[in-house]
Amino acid sequence: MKIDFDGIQAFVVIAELGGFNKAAEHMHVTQTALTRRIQKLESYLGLKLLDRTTRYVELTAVGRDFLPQARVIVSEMTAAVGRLKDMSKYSRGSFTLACVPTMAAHILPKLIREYAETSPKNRIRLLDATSYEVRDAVLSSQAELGIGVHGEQHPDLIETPLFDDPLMFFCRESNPLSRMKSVTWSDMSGAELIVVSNLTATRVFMDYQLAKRGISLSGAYEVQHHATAISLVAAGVGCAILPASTFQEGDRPGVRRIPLVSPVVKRKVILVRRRNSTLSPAAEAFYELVKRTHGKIDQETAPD
Amino acid sequence: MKIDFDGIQAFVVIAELGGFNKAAEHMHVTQTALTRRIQKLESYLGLKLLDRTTRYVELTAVGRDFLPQARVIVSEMTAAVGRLKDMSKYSRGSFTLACVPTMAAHILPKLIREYAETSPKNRIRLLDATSYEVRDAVLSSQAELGIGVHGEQHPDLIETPLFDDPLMFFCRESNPLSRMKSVTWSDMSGAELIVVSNLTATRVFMDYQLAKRGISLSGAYEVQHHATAISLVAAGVGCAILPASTFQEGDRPGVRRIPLVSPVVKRKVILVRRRNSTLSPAAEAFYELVKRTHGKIDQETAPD
DNA sequence: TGGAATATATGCGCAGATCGCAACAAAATC
DNA sequence: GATTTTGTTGCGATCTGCGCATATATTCCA
Repeated sequence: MKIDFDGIQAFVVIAELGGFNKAAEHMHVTQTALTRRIQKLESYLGLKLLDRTTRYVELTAVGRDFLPQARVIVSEMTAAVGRLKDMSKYSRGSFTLACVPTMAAHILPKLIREYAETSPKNRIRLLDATSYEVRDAVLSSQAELGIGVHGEQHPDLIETPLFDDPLMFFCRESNPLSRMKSVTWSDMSGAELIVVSNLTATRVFMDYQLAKRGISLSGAYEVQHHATAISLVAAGVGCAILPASTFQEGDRPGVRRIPLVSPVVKRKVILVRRRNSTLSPAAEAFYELVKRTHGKIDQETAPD
Repeated sequence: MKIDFDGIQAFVVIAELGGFNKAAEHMHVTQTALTRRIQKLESYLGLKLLDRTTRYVELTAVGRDFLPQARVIVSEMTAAVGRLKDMSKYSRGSFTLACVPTMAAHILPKLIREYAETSPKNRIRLLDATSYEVRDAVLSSQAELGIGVHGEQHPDLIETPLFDDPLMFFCRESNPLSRMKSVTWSDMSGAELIVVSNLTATRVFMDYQLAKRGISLSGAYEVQHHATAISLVAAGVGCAILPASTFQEGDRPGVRRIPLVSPVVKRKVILVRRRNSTLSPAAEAFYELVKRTHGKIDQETAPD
């Protein structure tokens, strides 16, 4: 037979308020209903929980034993359900967002600020990781959403393009190229290039795009992170080819960011979620916010 | 709207077993029923808890959050209800018995032994107290049952007479009266009497019975407990008038217990419970056991 | 590419649970 | 002894939850 939560809840309220009528009023049902719930519960258990005359209600010995347990169960239950209803009603709760470090520094602060306006109580657990790890995190549900770079399409991922992030040329003001409006790939054949590790999506993407066009460059230095590359540029070690978003105008005095053309090579920044998985309301709200404010019309992500 | 325990339980089992069919089998219902329970729960909460294709069932982010809480609630609930059903089914559990010390030493060991045969797992919490305290304990539900001495009838107590406990004369073998088959109250006018404190029911009862008959005795010593009185008798300090049950034949070498007649004065040992209160099954079993093995036909407890 | 197998969802109808109303019964109060 | 208060019971209406049969979706495998 099935466990009768209503009966137990009725028991707790009656015991607490000391009477069927008071409890009935409190629970917005008739007192009749409570009488029957208790009768049903007692007959199910084979025990009396309440000794009741027409005048007084009093706990039996068993009822006294059971009351504290019942109270705990009922309050835990109502609290847990209440939390869930809050989540659905007000999109409350927290969720995990996986994000590549560049974007975490670039667009995320603004997004988080906007999100905080509509959902001030929500927390975003940020998982900063490489583009591959972002995909994995979303696929394995470690994160509900991801912000990464478009790579190989995965059938279980839904990607929303956010914006294009062209590769640009970074150098010091002292560099001869620094005054040009734009530079071409062939311009940098002799440069001391700082490139990021070929374990990063940016590098793989860049190599792929260049190989496709028969351009080959020599990398003098290889670093792990975009931020390191920028620092090296600032320190005068060399020049770098990095996504535009790595750098905000004015971030680093003395460092110039120059468009790189012929061809313009762009990586696509995407918002990603798992297909066939339901987002928590908190994540859903973020997803919609990002799509609304930054999403482009879904388009083919082939280059050029 | 009412909280749906079944739905939550279904959720837990489905999540745990990884499928509706397995869960349905485990719970001895059809898979249809579970589908509906989850649908109802989800629509009540306004949240999806399970992402399910016709092939796989998988927790949503919210479901993953909720599962551990739900598991705890469900297991606490089923455990608590299980304990209660055990109580009713097998009269399991413990209860509190208030008992005067004399009887705790006299009949209780046997009763407890008998009770342990039928209900070996049950524990009796023993509250040893004066006869007044026994009544109070039962009236205030600190104890479900009491073993005491009949005094003033209380409308909220149900008393079952167990046996009569006549006052007897206790002395050493060296005492001149020790060889008599019985002694009368007048026989002990000159004796060095040890009496128990007038705070005890025995003393009050004795005084009342004697006053009624115009007999007056002088008490040379006054002690708190029957056991002390016996010890003093054994030590040769004097003689005592005590309930017969204080003493088992052979308990104390050198001490004689002699019937006290003209008149025979008896206190009534009673089993007592509260009127209009339901006993726990464990207490009920004890109550029935005692009534069956020691109860006399309910009779007027007036003396003589 | 198209069944076979497997797993969840749905239409439908029945049985029982639950509720509210009204009347009743018992205990306390005045 | 009437009145008030409070729990219980009879009854009818409604709602809930279930199972059966069937539909639908997905995967597997030939």
